[in-house]
Amino acid sequence: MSKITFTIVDDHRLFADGLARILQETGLFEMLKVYNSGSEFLEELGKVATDLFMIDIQLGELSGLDLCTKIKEVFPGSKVILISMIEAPHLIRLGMKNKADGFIPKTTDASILKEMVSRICGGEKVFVDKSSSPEDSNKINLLTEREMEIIHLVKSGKSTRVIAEELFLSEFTVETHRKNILKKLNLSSANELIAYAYANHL
Amino acid sequence: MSKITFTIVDDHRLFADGLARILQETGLFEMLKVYNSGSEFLEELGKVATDLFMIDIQLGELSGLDLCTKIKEVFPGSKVILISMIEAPHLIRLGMKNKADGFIPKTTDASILKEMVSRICGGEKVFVDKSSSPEDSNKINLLTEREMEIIHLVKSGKSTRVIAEELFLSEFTVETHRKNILKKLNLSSANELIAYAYANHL
DNA sequence: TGGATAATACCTACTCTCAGGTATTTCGAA
DNA sequence: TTCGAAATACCTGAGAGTAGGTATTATCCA
Repeated sequence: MSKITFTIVDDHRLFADGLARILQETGLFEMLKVYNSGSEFLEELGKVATDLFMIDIQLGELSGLDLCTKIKEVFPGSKVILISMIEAPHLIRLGMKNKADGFIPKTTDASILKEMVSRICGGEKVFVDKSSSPEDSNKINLLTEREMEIIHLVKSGKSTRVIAEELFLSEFTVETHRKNILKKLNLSSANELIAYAYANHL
Repeated sequence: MSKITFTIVDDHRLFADGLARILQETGLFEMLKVYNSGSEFLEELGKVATDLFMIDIQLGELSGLDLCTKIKEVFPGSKVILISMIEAPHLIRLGMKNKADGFIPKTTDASILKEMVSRICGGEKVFVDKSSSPEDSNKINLLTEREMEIIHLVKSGKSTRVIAEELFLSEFTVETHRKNILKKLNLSSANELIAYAYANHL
């Protein structure tokens, strides 16, 4: 029987190189190529048809979540496993939404990884969720899309006026959104919101 | 000749497991143990005398920088290599200050890593600095200790009043520090400062 | 023993943000 | 089609942060 071919996309070369060795030592997998950036991979997407794609979510410029969607469009039959150093529940949800076949945190050990990858290649979906605080996760679920958009802008240090200009909104509207966000997350200032956003990887 | 023994401390098990394989395949190194948290390692420090320690800086609770100092106290003859997913120049400076023998980013590839580790074991010091913007680094150098302390408190979302209370200072004093920080970093609000602090891993 | 730097403290005027409202429109699901 | 959620917009008063000053110690280094 032939080996399962795989591709890795991860900007941490050391990690990618190590992961390749872990999969290869089983004798079941054969690596076709490693990409160290999302853009590099996108350029060649379409040329590399592998059975399995191991995609890091935190890729610097672009997100592995977007790559996942694109891979599934081009190769609907291939499996996509998202790898992440962050284990936030909302990331797992996003992974499912983007049609990934699995989510594996970088805190997983080599033997468990091998087992999970085998199961996923067998058709199972495996999403590892070790989340300790479901309350935080629920709070984040309350946020609407517009609110998430505004959180990202606040997080980057922008003031209400600047955000209003960028989104072509009234400052009043942005203020309303900010107030609603603070209320939902039970915070009391923009500073706390920014700290929260970074701490929870929003 | 006998192999060089090494210990890895990294909370990302997959990374640690992969790194172990990369070093072992050279035939020059022999792994003694992997620790997946700093506290776990500290408990056993003293029992494990290896020639080489590969320590991740970003360990969650405590910093690999502190472990480095402690290792050097207990085993002055051993080599300590700091591994980091962040390549900020001020981290490299901290690494040198903590008497590490090397600093290697996770973006390094396996073959270069092996070469560097060999050189470090031979007595060289190797600090990889791929920093692109030296201006930022210089700006951060301008900050005093007190200012750094206050940045950390601002970063966690605390207001001037709360910071003043915690440090037993007048609010005026904290305001002065904040102003000086904003001026030195060329920023104009606390929001921007927090975003800057996270972006530059302060 | 200067001189520079860091840390401390205070003041005013101005701007931005927050709490606590109200209100309209749009759009999708029941 | 009706109900509800989401997004939009406005208002006021209070509180927090910023700009641009001045000024006093303490400490370290030349």
